[in-house]
Amino acid sequence: MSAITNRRERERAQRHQLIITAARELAEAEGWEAVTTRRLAERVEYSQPVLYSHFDGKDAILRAVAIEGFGELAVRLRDARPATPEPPQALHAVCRAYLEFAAEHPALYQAMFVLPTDVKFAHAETPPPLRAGFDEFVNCFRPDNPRRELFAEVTWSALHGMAALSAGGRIRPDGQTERLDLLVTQIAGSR
Amino acid sequence: MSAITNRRERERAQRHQLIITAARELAEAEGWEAVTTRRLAERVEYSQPVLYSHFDGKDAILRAVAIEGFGELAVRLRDARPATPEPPQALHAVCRAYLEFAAEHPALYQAMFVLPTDVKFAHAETPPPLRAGFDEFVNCFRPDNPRRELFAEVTWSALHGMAALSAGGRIRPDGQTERLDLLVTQIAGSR
DNA sequence: CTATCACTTCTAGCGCCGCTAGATTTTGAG
DNA sequence: CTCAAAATCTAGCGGCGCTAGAAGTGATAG
Repeated sequence: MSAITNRRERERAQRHQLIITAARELAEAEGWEAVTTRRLAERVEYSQPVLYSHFDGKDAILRAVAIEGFGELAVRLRDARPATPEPPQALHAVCRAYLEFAAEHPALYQAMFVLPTDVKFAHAETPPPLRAGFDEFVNCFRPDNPRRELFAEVTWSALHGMAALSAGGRIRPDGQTERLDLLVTQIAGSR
Repeated sequence: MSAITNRRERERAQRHQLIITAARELAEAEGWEAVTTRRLAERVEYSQPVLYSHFDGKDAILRAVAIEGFGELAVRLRDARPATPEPPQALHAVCRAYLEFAAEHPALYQAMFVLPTDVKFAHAETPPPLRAGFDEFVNCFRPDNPRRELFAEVTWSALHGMAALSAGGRIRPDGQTERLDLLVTQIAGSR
């Protein structure tokens, strides 16, 4: 492989990332309904068909943004979980980090967990960062708890509900902290 | 007001409902992305502009479907809650009814709680049936519990999370019952 | 140095979308 | 039967996702 081909591939990879970033920024700034192939092409300063040489279509761009988000969320949750796996505190920290992530990047969160997708969840083809993020919840429960996966599912569901209803203006946006505290108390606090 | 005008208004109201029903059926059959003004007009056997004499636009049709859903959900939850307000059982029954409703009418549920909307939640202009549905959750908790509204919010959020993640293929679709049982146990089961 | 050719990128356009202006048809009163 | 008003439709605008084929670009063989 020649040096020239090499440079080309590097530039191509850069442009690939540029498209993903542009889509994400445009979505955060104006919502996903404003992310059209025309506006995206204009933003990356190429014509529309160039997008299709990188992605199979608009859905694939959205999927790429979501996958980027899964990686960032996993890191965020990992950093939030303290070394000591003392259930209530660890769980509270990870849950708070999750809600903060959703609130800070509403459009990204929407691409990951709300918009239609064909990304496989809880499946062999699940992107590793997504599984890693889920495991952060699992690891908030004692290893001897045979139902820790189930606890993690319920916790994650509850957090998603709070994040989604809040982002959609369907629940008091303040009071998120109170809800978080109550959730953690109830999930971790008894049997 | 003449008898003729009267008849006209009756027919007009019928057509209004026909549009709502057609939109809902089409969405349940093929998803909301298949609900276009052209297909909807064809289905009700009128031209497109007729839709706009009944609704301000596609979003308003969607909103009308959602509001119809709020009424049906409130009835469903009310019928599910047993007269005896014994917390765990009543809560379990109402929660199960909620998840069943979401699973039976995925597109309707999506219109109500997932798709963008300007329906006001937790607000003075909230549609009464929506508030009534929420109150069914509140009433699952003891009246002397000063935080029963908060408990209801967390419960509802958790249920929405389960329903939405399940409908979006983002969580094991089986196991919904296990998750429900665990949720109710944790929310109602400890002090 | 130039001709070639593969590769990259763009222009232009298809069928569909939500929505609307203005023409046309239908209706019921006089 | 006439005719204005009301109801409804035809036709079209600008924008959407996507793509075929034209045009441009640059490395390489002669």
